[in-house]
Amino acid sequence: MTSNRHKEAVRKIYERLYQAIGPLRWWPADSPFEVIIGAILTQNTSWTNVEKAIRVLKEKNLLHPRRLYAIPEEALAQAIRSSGFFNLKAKRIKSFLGFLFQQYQGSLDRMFSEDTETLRGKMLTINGMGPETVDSILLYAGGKPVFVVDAYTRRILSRHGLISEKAGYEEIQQLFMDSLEKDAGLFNEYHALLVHTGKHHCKKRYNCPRCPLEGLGRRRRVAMAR
DNA sequence: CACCAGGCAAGTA
DNA sequence: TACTTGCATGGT
Repeated sequence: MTSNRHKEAVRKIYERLYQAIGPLRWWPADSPFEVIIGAILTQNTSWTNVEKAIRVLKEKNLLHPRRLYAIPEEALAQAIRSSGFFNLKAKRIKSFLGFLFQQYQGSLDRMFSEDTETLRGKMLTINGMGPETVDSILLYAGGKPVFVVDAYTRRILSRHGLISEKAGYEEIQQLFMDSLEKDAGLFNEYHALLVHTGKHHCKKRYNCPRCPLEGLGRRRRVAMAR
């Protein structure tokens, strides 16, 4: 159960961030398939390194399900080298493609036509697809109203005393979904704002000056993730 | 030089 | 169940 006080805080944080930072227009990609590849490539990896890998895939005209499905895993690994963990990620992309082609004949439209909860459960069984990656894909590639929780989300909420430092993924997700309208556009913007804030304002262990969230309720020291 | 970045799975006790 | 470790590049 989420307290009304916590629900209020969650809504207030959104208002503050939106006023200060404005609409971010996520996910930064040209197609749903690009979102999916980006979601896998960005696992524990800086976005700038992911952008380089995406650029290479585009130059080689590989950013389509059939093209990627056709090339050898080793070739894919070399193409995405700059994103780090490239052998692992090539394997994960291949795992997803195997799923996409076996279950939906390679069609993202067919995949996203499936009931969201059912699809989420199936995707979580794919090797390399954990909750954050799956939810990012559902929200940003599929437009489904699913809230995405990541390390920045954890840190910011924890710092504001809204969750314990070892709260589980689903628990944090529930806090947002209990507090907000079930609106994909809102979830899209909110997660983007949290990432932006985490990157640019909340890198320090203590309160960060000039943070849009400064002065919002009690804040506490919190260790960096890990 | 050390530390970090829009995680996840597999191994260990 | 609860930690720990491997995966790897590139920027600060």
